[in-house]
Amino acid sequence: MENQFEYLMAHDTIATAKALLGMDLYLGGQLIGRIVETEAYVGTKDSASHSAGGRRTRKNESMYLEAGHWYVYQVHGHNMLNLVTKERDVPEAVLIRALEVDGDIPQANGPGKLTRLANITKIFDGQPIDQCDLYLKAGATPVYIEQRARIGVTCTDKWREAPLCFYVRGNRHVSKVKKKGLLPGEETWR
DNA sequence: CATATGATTCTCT
DNA sequence: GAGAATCATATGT
Repeated sequence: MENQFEYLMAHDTIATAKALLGMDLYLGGQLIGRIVETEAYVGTKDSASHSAGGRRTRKNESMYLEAGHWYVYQVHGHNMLNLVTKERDVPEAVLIRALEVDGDIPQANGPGKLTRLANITKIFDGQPIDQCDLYLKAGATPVYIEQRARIGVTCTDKWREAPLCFYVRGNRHVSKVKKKGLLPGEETWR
């Protein structure tokens, strides 16, 4: 089981998912928070992805845009924010799952929660990140990046266990983490 | 028009 | 961990 996903680890989308950790998300010139958790969705072969098997509808059309566009998908009454990572017609993207916001208590430790907090809706779907009110700036660098299986995937094959969720070690704003093992304050960044 | 389906979240056990 | 709430889209009759 160990090197089953080795070929994925060298993939662009994985690199992007890791690079997004520590980036600051801005909306209309105002800082929303710093990214602490991302997930990679790697195209038509990924049965956990919205684009599994080449599925393409009005709903997920933005996933087929070229890298640098926002993809906002709505499910269970929640909005999810993704960044498209590949060339046109290659449906790969990185889901932004959690942000570190000011204050002790996590307020954006889930993909639905962060979009509700920041008022991110489908108006950003398909927009280029460099000409948009919603954009990223370099923030800090994680001390260490952990990885685990993705959250909430419903497929039953090997993709359910693929370690494509990336997060900042010890950061209290990552979703579904145990209290034990959290690092205090700024020790998760360098 | 009716029914099914989630890349979720909350609440309870 | 399991179940309900919830709602825009998709698909079937």
